[in-house]
Amino acid sequence: MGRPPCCQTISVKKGPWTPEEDIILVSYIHQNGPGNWRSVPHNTGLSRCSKSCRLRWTNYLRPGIKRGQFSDHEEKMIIHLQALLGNRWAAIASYLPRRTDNDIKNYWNTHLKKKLKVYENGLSKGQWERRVQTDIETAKQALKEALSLTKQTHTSESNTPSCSSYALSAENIARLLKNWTKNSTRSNSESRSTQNCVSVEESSKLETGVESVGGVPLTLLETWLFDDVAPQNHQHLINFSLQDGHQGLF
DNA sequence: AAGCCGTGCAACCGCGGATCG
DNA sequence: CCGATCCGCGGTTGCACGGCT
Repeated sequence: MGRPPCCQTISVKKGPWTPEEDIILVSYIHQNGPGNWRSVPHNTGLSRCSKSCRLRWTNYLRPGIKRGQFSDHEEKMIIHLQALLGNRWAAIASYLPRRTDNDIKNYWNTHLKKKLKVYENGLSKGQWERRVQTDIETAKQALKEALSLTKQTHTSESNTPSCSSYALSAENIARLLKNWTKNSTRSNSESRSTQNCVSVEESSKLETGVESVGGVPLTLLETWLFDDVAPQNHQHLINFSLQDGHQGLF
């Protein structure tokens, strides 16, 4: 049986979001919380489909999102997690709490794929595996740091993270609008690509502790990443990741 | 100066799993 | 149990921009 398209409504708007639409969406979520996306367009009066609203929120407006350049640590974590998990971007994103799956996916497709191809051409497999091993150590360190940050954030916060999250979201959008009005003479698309970009430093300040890592029991992967004692015992995992049909990678 | 092309990224599409009545 | 609906995910597209000719 065919599933009807998600947005059958007449005159559903598509394309880039305007700051006004962002404001409407953020203030609605501020009041009602995320979820029940189906009702969002109706309740807000936005001519957007529910999926579009959810996507805009999760990939752009949600507080605590880190945008801009990926660090070396993040890059290496993505490479190794991709080798282990495949293109499961949401799972990978859960290890990089402040990055969105879309961001990671884009970064992989536009930067890392190419990088790895070049890299792979320049290395024999033995060299590659040795390099993977050292990179894994770096990734483990990055993950430890990320998780310790997460724990600190969680312990220092009250049990009502949603309030601060939404407040920060409003702050974020206010910042966006401020820049937007400042650059209002520019074209819409230009403003879209510049002012929405919150710097790493700013996003650090906006960090809200909205992560999925904290509190989640250790998976095999995490156990493996944390196991400093005998990484060689897990060589099979590395071998697995190197063999496991990652045509995109190799 | 104008056109072309490659790149990066926001957003859309369609599928599958989860949930609800 | 089953069909309908909702939500999340991954793949893909389209557009803006910058560099090059």
